[in-house]
Amino acid sequence: MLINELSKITGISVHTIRFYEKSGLIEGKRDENVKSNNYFHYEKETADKLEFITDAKSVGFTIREIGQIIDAWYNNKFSKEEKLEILEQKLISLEQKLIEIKDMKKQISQFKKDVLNDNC
Amino acid sequence: MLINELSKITGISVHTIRFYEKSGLIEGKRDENVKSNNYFHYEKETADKLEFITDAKSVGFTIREIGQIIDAWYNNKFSKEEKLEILEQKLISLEQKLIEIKDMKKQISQFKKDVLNDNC
DNA sequence: TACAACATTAGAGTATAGTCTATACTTGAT
DNA sequence: ATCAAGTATAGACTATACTCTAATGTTGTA
Repeated sequence: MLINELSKITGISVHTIRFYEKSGLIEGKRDENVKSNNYFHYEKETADKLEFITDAKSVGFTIREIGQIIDAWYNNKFSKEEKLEILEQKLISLEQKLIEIKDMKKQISQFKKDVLNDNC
Repeated sequence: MLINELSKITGISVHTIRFYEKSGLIEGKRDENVKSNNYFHYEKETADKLEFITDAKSVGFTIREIGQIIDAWYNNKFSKEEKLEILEQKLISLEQKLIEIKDMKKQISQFKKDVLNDNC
């Protein structure tokens, strides 16, 4: 599919998709048989990657981190051991985020109690 | 205390503390009895606020959101009802973040399995 | 064939959250 | 008195992650 269709099915703007491509998160291919244009073609898989990127961004991963995860999953830049190590590190950082969020929930719950009891 | 001491006890740079002050998250007071300088003085409470800011940033709250929480806790910009509403909204957004992080953990665990089984 | 819609690249602009520099004044220890 | 260390303000600079504009070329339907 071309970039416009990819944009429509993912809800991510063409500009942003191009930005992700420049950042190395996704990759389209040119059709070598077609000489009249140099349009990029994307596979269905790319839509999955874009959905993953959206989710990963919303948990606070940076573009660089997301790139690492995608490379550890789809690509062959890393050895099996390296891939497992990268993914394990991401799991650890998610575990850490979970703890921080639970702590923050406790703090804000306490703030609510303080407000209710006019302690502030 | 003066800004340098505040910086030392919190581990946050003087520049960043000033940035937070400009952003409305914290506030120093000038001593009106002292005419020779216009140094800001900070209370112990401000160190607590800075620690909170650090924690809140690390769970992904923006400066604007952190400002709202602080205002809903320490200040009197809002009515009691408004304060409770703001804090409740933040709790809801934290709950949402928890869900997203748990989902992401599942996804990345699955990626690990895929790597282990050479499915990618 | 006209032309709207879509494609590409390069580069400019925006928002957020700092981080640093320059300038100038104040304080405190020697 | 001197001078390093601290303080204030304004504004420049950086990094991240977009977001948009301009210029130019291609495709497909009327």
